Formats: sequence, structure tokens, C-alpha cells
Amino acid sequence: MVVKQDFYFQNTSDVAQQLLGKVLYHRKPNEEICCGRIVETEAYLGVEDPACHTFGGRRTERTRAMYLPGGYSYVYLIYGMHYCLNFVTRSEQEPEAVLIRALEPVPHPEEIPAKNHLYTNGPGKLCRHLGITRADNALPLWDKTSGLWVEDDHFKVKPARICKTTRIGVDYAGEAASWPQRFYLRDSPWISRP
DNA sequence: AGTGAGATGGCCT
DNA sequence: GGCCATCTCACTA
Repeated sequence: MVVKQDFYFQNTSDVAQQLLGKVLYHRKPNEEICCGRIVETEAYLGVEDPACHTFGGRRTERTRAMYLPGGYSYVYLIYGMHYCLNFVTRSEQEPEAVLIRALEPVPHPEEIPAKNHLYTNGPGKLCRHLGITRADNALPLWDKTSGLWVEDDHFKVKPARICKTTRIGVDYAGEAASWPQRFYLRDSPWISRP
């Protein structure tokens, strides 16, 4: 069943970890539906996180969706050619988010043609594969009619299977670069990098 | 296996 | 003007 909005009001690190194992769905403009199981996330901790777009309370047109309540999407363009998908967490006063970094193909890896596992093992790649663009910014993730939503299919993740490590590509963020806010399923072949 | 550069555009100072 | 929450390819070895 669809994950409800209040799930996203929780502590952002907890949301990032609890998202592991859940399934992301996207309905493209041509009505085709793509999905994948979330196997890697990163938490971005808002105004006190130098790696976060809202660090210091920065509020711009790009980061507008971050200041929505938890449960909305935040999609932005990076390096001029890749989109990154985030889930906004907490409240309007706490602009935090979870970056979706990798998906495991569903319904079943065995049915996926060879090499297709290379299409969703990175934040930019999974957006391209699912057809996620700026048009998917600021959508309610708890509402299937938005075309972008998350489902819990009762896939169980043992806490011991969750790997915690440093985030990728945030070396500019000083001491925050060493915060363990990247989470992934141990031994998953579908993550962006080990 | 590891390093480095280029693509490419919007954001931010 | 400089910098990116990236990816791919070319190069070393």
C-alpha cells in the first residue's frame, strides 16, 4: 500500500533508512509506469547541514519544494544534464530531504534483460530511466494520482543489513562530509558504489 | 583499479 | 565566474 504523508514527518535519518526496501513508482507522461525498489539513500539535514541546499536557511526558487511539508518530491538539475530525486521530510520549518541514490529493478531481477541493472545504480541514472524531470518537482508522494509515489509491499529489511557511511560528492561541505548519512542495503548488487 | 577530463546549464555570489 | 548531492569514456598500469 501507498506510504502515507506522516511517514515523512519523522527524523530525516530514520526516513532515509526506513525507505530502504520500499518501492518507488513513476507514471510517465505517456502513461507508462516504471518502478524500482529503493536500495540506497542519503539524508540531508537542512539548515545546519553544510551539504544541504537549505544550509543556513537559504531559500531560492530552486529550493522552494524543500520548504513544503514532508512527503513532497524535490527534483533539481545537476551538472547541467542530470536530475536528482529527493523526498522532502519533516515540517515546513525544517527543510530537510532524502536523496534517492539507487534502485533495484522490479518486479524481478531475473526478468530484467542483461545489463539493465546498470540503469538505476545512481541518482542521475535512475531519474533518466524512470523519466523523472523538473516536471516531477513538488509532487505529493502519498497520492498516486500525482504520478510519483512510494509503496510498502511488506518487504522486510533487517536493521543489521543497513550500511551507514559517508555521503558521496559533498567534499566541499567540510566536517559534514564525514557525517554517516548515506544508507544502503549490505551486499546489494544494485547500489551506486560499494 | 584508479585517475582525469569533458559534457552542459542553472544556481549563487 | 565558479561551482556543483553526476556519468561516461579515455587514459595509465
